[in-house]
Amino acid sequence: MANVSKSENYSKPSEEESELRRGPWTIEEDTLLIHYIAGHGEGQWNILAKQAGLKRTGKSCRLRWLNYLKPDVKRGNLTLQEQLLILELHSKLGNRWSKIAQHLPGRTDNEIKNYWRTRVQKQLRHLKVEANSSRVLDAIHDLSVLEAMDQSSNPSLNFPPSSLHNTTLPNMSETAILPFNDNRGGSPLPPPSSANQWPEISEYPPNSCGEFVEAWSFNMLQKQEPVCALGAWEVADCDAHMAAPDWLLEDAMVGNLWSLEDHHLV
DNA sequence: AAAGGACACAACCGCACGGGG
DNA sequence: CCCCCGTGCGGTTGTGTCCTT
Repeated sequence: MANVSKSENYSKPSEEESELRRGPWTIEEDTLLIHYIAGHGEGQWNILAKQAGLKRTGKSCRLRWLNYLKPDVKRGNLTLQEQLLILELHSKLGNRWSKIAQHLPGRTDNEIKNYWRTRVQKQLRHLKVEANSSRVLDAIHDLSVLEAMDQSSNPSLNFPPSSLHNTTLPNMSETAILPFNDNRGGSPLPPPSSANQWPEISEYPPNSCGEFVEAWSFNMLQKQEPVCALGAWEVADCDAHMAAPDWLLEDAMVGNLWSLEDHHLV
């Protein structure tokens, strides 16, 4: 491997760096990273990692920021339009995830890649369709038409899930740093023990990120009403920037593009 | 209720590329 | 040129959660 030394910039810790952390990010680390970027901007990731006091590689910081912490990262299910766009773009561009992501504002290449690998590829296997063949779009088109018909004739959408019906939420304070609270594996915060119970606010780090977090929280509060309909822990799963019309009109109406696999495809 | 498998996704790894010295 | 460094990309892995038996 001729290029090892380049990749080792990030990956192989020196003796001094042997305490580098790996694995899931903690809220404290997220806070440090956000705070630093709010004050100094992005870029120079290795320097950033050191100066921010993070025991992470620059590469890890960059990835965490771009894929998760950056304010305009959109979370929540992909809409039908987004899914169709991904499929269409993939048929043209192949596995150029970053290029595909450029056409989906707020979506990351990692998210699109994961979506493709975990859902689309599985279905294409079922369909016995080559991922890069022209049949993909045909199959998708048929699927979407079928699904639209199915949905329009079936107004009972079963969404939100019945398990979340009648859940109530406490008011969210302006200082709640909810976007930090995610559904990643190894999250340091436990899920609420009941649908309307949030973790103690004291479990969150101090709101030390200044305007950055305040603006973020404000965005979240603007979306509070529709998001709350999801139920307590689902709010944490949702991104503060998910627009209500998207959620209400798209996700709820069409659900998952691939959710009809068992009915139509298999 | 418990165990095991499947799934989803965050995070890591290896590599390539471009710019600056 | 060559080397180093920072960055970006695509593939892969690790692990928590969900589902099924």
